[in-house]
Amino acid sequence: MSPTHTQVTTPPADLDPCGREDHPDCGIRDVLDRIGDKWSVLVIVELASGPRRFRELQRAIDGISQRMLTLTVRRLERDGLILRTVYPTVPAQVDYRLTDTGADLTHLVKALADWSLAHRTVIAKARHQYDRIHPDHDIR
Amino acid sequence: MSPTHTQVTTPPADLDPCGREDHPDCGIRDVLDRIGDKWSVLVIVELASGPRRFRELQRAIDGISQRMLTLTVRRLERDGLILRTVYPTVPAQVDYRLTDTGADLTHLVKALADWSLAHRTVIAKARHQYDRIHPDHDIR
DNA sequence: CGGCATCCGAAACGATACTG
DNA sequence: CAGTATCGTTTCGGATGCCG
Repeated sequence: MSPTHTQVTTPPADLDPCGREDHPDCGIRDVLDRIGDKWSVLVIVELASGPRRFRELQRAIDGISQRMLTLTVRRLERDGLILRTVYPTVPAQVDYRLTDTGADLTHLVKALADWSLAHRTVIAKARHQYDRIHPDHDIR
Repeated sequence: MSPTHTQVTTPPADLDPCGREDHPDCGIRDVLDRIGDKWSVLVIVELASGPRRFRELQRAIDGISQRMLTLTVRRLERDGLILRTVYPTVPAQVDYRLTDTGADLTHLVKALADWSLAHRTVIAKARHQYDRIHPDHDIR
């Protein structure tokens, strides 16, 4: 039996969720919210190395709860960034992989991760500096 | 009188907040959390066009409350990504601009914004598709 | 103008228990 | 294994009022 999945066949490209091409902040928000999510980025990075099963993801992404992993992959699937494939075995087996769109996004996400890695020392330093100058702040 | 600001002179680069160079997810988290914040990205994008005053930022970033703008710029300042300059005038005048580190990050953030703009139609389509197939979901 | 302090409802998240 | 459902807690974020 062939696996069940939810891939979109080939959407004809139209439909403007905003209607205003001249307004940059318009649809950006939604997409950025997804990227903005801490877990989404980590899932994407993990899947960049290849397909993963649910538990593999959970083990790889240290600290994520099962609930959050479920929500995260659902949202990414809904956005068409990852593909969820269910194999009708017992027990159930599901794997997740990036779609073409998701793989494309990976480059940017990786660039961000690399930048973070490259600058974390400088940023940590800046934070300590700030905390010394402003001994009592509520930030974070 | 010269303006008061909180710029860090030139921190000698050392200090590893994690201690494990081989663990990619380590310091990444903190930095990504900042980028992950919806408002941070919008502030950075806005400041990429040049220095802005508090009210200018608030007006430019449609929808942000004064509270969140304050918190956002404080955090970005703490991370050394933006520079806050207070001019001792009456009434007070404050401007914000990107530091070198922040300006560097701008390229990546803009790339993300561009990607979002370029793919928002496809993503919106994917979402509608998903919502048709899964009529009742709690996602988002 | 550029904030800060406080209150309060909403949303996010984690832990736990249960299911096909 | 791969979830769903529920609950309690924490955090977020907007509204409001006051201040230098």
